[in-house]
Amino acid sequence: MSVDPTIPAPVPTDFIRDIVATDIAASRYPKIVTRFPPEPNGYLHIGHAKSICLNFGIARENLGQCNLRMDDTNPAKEDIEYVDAIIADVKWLVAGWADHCLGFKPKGATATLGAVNGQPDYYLAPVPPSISSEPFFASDYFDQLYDYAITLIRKGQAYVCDLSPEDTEKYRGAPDHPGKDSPFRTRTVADNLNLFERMKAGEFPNGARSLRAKIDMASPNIWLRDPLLYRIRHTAHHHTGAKWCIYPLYDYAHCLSDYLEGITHSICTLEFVDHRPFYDWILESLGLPRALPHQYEFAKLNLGYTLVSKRKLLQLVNEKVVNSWDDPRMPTLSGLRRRGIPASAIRQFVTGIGVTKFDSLTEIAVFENAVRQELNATAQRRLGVLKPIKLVLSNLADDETVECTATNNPQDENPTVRSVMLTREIFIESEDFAEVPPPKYFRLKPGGEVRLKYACIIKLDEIVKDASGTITELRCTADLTTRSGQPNSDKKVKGTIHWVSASRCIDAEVRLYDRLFNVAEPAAQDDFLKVVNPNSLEVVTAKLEPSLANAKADDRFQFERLGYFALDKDSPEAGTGARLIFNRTITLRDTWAK
RNA sequence: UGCCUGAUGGUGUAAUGGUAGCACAGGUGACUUUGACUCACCUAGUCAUGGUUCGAAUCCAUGUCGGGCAGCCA
Repeated sequence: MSVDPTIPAPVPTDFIRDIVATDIAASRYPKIVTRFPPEPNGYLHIGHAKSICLNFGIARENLGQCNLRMDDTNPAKEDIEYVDAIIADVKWLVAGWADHCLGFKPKGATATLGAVNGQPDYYLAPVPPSISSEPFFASDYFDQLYDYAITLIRKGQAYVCDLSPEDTEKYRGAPDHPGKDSPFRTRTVADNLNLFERMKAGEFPNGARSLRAKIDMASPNIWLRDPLLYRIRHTAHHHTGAKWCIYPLYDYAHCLSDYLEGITHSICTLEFVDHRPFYDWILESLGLPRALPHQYEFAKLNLGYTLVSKRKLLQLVNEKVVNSWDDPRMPTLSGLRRRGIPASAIRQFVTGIGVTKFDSLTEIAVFENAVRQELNATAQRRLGVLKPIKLVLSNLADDETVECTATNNPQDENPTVRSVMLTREIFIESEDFAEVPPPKYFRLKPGGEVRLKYACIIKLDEIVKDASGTITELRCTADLTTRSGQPNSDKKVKGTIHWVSASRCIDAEVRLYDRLFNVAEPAAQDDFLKVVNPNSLEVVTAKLEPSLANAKADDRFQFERLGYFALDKDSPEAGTGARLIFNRTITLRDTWAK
């Protein structure tokens, strides 16, 4: 599976990249700058990965940059815990791919006042991530945002409104009939300036007043019916502390944050299409001197058998359906990472599904294929038995060992090998034996022969049972002449099974995961908790070949014929002798479906 | 019955007035010391009706169906 380096990797195309290409051709911007702007109110998930890869992908394809920005304008819902998790997840997802495009800012920095074309202008340049830098924060722009609000008031394009939240809603009208003007819409600039300053000073309680854009209460677009710019919230903010009691709303803060950072293409999901005219209205009303950013919208990811609603994911954690946000069954980036899924597989998946405005549902098989493809190429092959049954090779002496050569990864151009020892007593997978075999069963059955992978062909002689009729061991004869390099190595049998030496193996806890939901669209259910798969986790004590005792956190293994496995983040250190914990990332494709 | 937005095999996507292609899924076979991988072949599509054109998935009109929007959330 080697890649010819002379053939350039295909560059994805989509309607947004087409727009970027057009803008570059027209020299509209000196440099392409995108941003990934999560609100720190939850953990990032597979849906965010699509946005991250789109934004960072466009940046890296155009020698541009992508800023990580916390969209933290609502202190009531946000927390520093999420900030740290988001940083870690983004860095992990882009590592080795687009780290060079990742834009941070100097710690504590905010946009500074300069001049462009003789006009005052705020701007904040990016720096690479380091110990002295941090992500961008919308809350770091609160001073500038306040300044811009003053400007809008002076221009007569914003006013302080005393309507209660309930009355504001009533005045807004409905999609099919116009709203009506707020009685405070005609306040003088002086009154507005005075009141807005007093809002900032904390003179009024929550909800008593708001700052609103003066646009058109009869607009067919509801987001243009004098949308709010600022609300009063006497709440401390995780990043700005107690400094502010008025907080800008998303629509007002977002476009200006984009501008302050020199964003050229502001990419978001479809639900913001209706907001775009407002995004443009703010920017255009302010008469800003630099090129303005533009907003483009794409359809968010919907994945089969997966839920990405933050509220519902939180419910899964709170109701102990899963153990944590990074439970390997969760679609969070931290959960996927813990499960052993490589970042490159996630990138491959989300770029492969494309970017459109079509509200689609992607089959989980596409994701699984991306994971298997990546792991097949990179994972080290090992022998491990999940549900062991004892097998005795009666023609081998008690202390006899037969050294076998095993290939580490047959996909490598020059595969390396290791030794595994065959002994008289071994374990095989209980599923690889059937006393009464189904049709076309290639594995071990009464009187049948199979090959022990990397070793030799064995023949089943006797099934030993205890008094209750339970099988305790299988007694076989090993034909050592069928080993690799021996005269009868060419002998063919239909089945090859994996095994480990009973005396030379280690015990490990292995966590076997299955999909969390039993239906393709859990989000469409009245109660998604009712479609939770009760068997999404099975824990077994497995017998693994001894080399696995040295497994490292970043290692990826294929336990042959079973699937791909990785150490859990809570596993004891290798070498301590304590029992290791492996997670099954995904099974191998199985076309012999039962 | 307002505004916005969309519709291509089972699924996701490409083709931007000129051969409807790719991936996943499904099927059949080959290969195989992983029932994996790989390889070959097969199945299957332009929402509908008109129009423009030598030629339409693409442009126009009408219709149908889907999604979004009325937080002082993002």
